[in-house]
Amino acid sequence: MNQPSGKRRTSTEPVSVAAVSEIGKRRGKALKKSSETYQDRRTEIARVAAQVFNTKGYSNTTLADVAEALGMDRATMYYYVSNKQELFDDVVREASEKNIAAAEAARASDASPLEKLRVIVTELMTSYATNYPLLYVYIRENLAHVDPERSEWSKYMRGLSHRFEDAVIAIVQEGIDNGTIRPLASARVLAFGVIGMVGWTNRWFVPDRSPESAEVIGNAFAEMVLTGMAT
Amino acid sequence: MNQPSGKRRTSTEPVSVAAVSEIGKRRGKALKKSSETYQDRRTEIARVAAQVFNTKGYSNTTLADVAEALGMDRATMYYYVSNKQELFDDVVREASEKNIAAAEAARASDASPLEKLRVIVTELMTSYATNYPLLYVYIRENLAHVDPERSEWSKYMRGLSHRFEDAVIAIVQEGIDNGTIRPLASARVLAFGVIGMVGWTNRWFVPDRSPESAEVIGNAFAEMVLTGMAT
DNA sequence: CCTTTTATCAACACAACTGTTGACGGACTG
DNA sequence: CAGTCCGTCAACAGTTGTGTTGATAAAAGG
Repeated sequence: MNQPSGKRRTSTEPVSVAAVSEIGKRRGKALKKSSETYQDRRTEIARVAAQVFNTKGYSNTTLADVAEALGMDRATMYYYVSNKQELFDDVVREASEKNIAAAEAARASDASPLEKLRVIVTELMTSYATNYPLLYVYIRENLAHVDPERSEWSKYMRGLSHRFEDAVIAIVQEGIDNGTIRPLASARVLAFGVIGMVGWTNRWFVPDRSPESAEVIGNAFAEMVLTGMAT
Repeated sequence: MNQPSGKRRTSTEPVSVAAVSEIGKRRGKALKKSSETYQDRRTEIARVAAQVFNTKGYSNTTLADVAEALGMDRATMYYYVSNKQELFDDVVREASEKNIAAAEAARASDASPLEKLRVIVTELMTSYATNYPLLYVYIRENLAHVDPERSEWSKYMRGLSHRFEDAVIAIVQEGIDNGTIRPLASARVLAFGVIGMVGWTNRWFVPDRSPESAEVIGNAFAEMVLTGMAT
């Protein structure tokens, strides 16, 4: 939320370019050589940060919080990471891109619409579990909220979400058109219903502690939506 | 997030007690007499604040943002409102309590489990539309994130959510037990699926601009989940 | 050994936001 | 029309968070 002195960076520029400050130069230098330990440290920081974000919420989390969780001095973190968003933007983007690719692949496949939906639902659930809690943090960040900073990243990510939604909507529409899906409402509404079931898991699904696996949940959701709960 | 000098208040204490500062006294005084215009002004502030929260997100919104949207000086707002949470905690609590009451009433009714679910889903959708965007702002606030401040309010609200979830779970369980609901997964998972569809509408449903009304959407969701999308 | 690189951290300057004050006009009121 | 009340706002102090520096250990390399 705060917007102090330093230069602004959108995460679409390559990380290495930004360095202007003394500490930035050092960071860029280390980044260029990219020694094993240095990279490991960066990954570790991102991993712990994800956990903190998950408990406190992204925007309620300060770099001091993350540093504390790591037992590292806050100033030291700047040797590894230039700011909070750098901790996540890239890695979240990567994971999201995979999900979109999977959804669009499903859409393009020659399975039936219902079968496509089933695949998407289960694959998405699995992805949430695998990347836990990264994608859930991202979901909660809610890109609908316009943040003047990081607008590039947000715009790009909003585009990704949009592509995902479009894929699901298209599949539902396909089903409505060929008569395999009942037109209970517009394809858009139905699609968002399905997406919502899965997306909402961020509120209650904790892979480690869940009696049901992501696959089981995904399948149950698919079954529920496709053939209904009623006997 | 900031925690400056002033006294802390949890929203469970009556509002009128807090006044200690000069401006607080004046506020309390005006509050006690509660002239028409004064109350109207407070309501108007809350209304506009809801909109700003809805666009920027609660924790990204400053009182300066709200003041600007109102064309009012920031300092002046303190004559009407003591802080950000007071703008919402009470009114959100009220709306939520109604929803919980409705859900528990449905649970206690002698309709069939499936019918109970249908009622809950449609009523909840309607409530979201009626109170738009208040409840959506609240949903996004995500009480899972522990905020040391406002802990009283959070705890209470978490309790409400819990009661709501429990009601839905109990209904599903009832259905599973009497054989009217297929045991696709645990009652909990199925219940969260239903809740998720509705809760997720905060991401895409804008009453004014939606081609489908809240009722239509609610009914479609109910139908979808109860009897399935497949023909 | 001495030098260079790598990594750490106390300390700083700055910005954003908060909550408050005190003084000020205008309106209303006896 | 003097006195009181209502509402406004410029200005301030305090807190939190940010990103940076420069000095300094510790390790690596010759």
